[in-house]
Amino acid sequence: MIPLYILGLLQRYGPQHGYQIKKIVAEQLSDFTRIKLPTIYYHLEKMQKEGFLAVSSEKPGNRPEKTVYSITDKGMKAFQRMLTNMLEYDYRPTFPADSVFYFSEHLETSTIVKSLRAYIEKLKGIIRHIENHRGETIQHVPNEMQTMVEIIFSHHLLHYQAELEWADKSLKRLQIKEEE
Amino acid sequence: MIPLYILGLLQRYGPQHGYQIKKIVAEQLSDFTRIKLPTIYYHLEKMQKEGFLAVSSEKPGNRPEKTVYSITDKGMKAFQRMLTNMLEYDYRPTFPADSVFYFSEHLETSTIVKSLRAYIEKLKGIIRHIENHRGETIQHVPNEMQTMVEIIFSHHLLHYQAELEWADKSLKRLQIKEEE
DNA sequence: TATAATATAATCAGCACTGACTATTTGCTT
DNA sequence: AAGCAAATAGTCAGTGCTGATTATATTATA
Repeated sequence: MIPLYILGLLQRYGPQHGYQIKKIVAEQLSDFTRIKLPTIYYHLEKMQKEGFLAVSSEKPGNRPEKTVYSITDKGMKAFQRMLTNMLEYDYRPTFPADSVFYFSEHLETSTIVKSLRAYIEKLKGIIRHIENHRGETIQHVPNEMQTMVEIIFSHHLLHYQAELEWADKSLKRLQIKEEE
Repeated sequence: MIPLYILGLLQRYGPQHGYQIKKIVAEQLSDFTRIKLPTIYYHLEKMQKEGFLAVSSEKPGNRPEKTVYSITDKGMKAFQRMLTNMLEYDYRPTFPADSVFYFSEHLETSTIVKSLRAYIEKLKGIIRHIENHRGETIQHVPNEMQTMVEIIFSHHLLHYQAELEWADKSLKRLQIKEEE
């Protein structure tokens, strides 16, 4: 998925070096992915070896050279292939939090209840944050991308709301259990 | 998260070798995690080096020896620590499918529509499967674990339903766009 | 009863990822 | 002008994970 993003960004915004890609990702995708800088460099180098990218060292003034990558024809084909493969990607989440319930014999119910309460507040904060960010983003995005951006935001909002609903429901279940 | 499961299972079911752990996971947790066999062996060896596990080679008859692992006191403490840490675990999903929409300029809308339709059917199948499995599992589980098992199942169901809702909504948005 | 298929039990090489680090440049403060 | 923080640009060693493979035992099937 990371190579796909890198190839797509290089195609959309032209040749870039690693740090610039990181900045674009931070601006546009930070709510949806968490791609680390060393990971970007890793894939840039790898895809260069595979012939998906071409390098052209840039030496502005006497500053240290930056390695600028541009997408090749082969890279564009690889991008198209990866994107098409994504269409068949399965949603198969695992929730580390489940382990807390699976092994709940080893915790006080009151401890779980307390952490669920904190978790619920955190989720509400995240939902507020995404809703604000959605408003902002929609305005700054070109018209033809509006629908797509809305689809992505709604994807995350729906899942955060599902998570909130779950936490709420579970909290109530545990409180009933606690009273017994 | 995987070490946590391994330690917890060794505590609950007593000393086991790698393959047995894999079987327990397959029976009880296959809907919620996808832990691979070599990963289990990796953590068993690692945790043995850390002193969380003790080994005792078992040689039944003249068959090849099996390496049986049991949890140590130190391992139990580590388990408790890991479990407590889990209480603060954040939900921060990323959806590879988002890339399809982020780069939708490179695909025909009709292609996306078609794959969304297939995706929706697949999700409905998964939801049916989990609902059946929930019924079965609840019956075979000791009473004191009922609430917890229900919480875990509802976790997954809510998210699959959110995913379905999203796919449905997105499909409709794209169909409106297609008509324009 | 030979034999194919499946289950059991484990290893290992190689890939993806990233925390921690280095080094330079730019901007800000005093 | 000196000093410090933040931004820029990149490297590298170490960790976690798993596909592919090996090897034996058990079961099923012809």
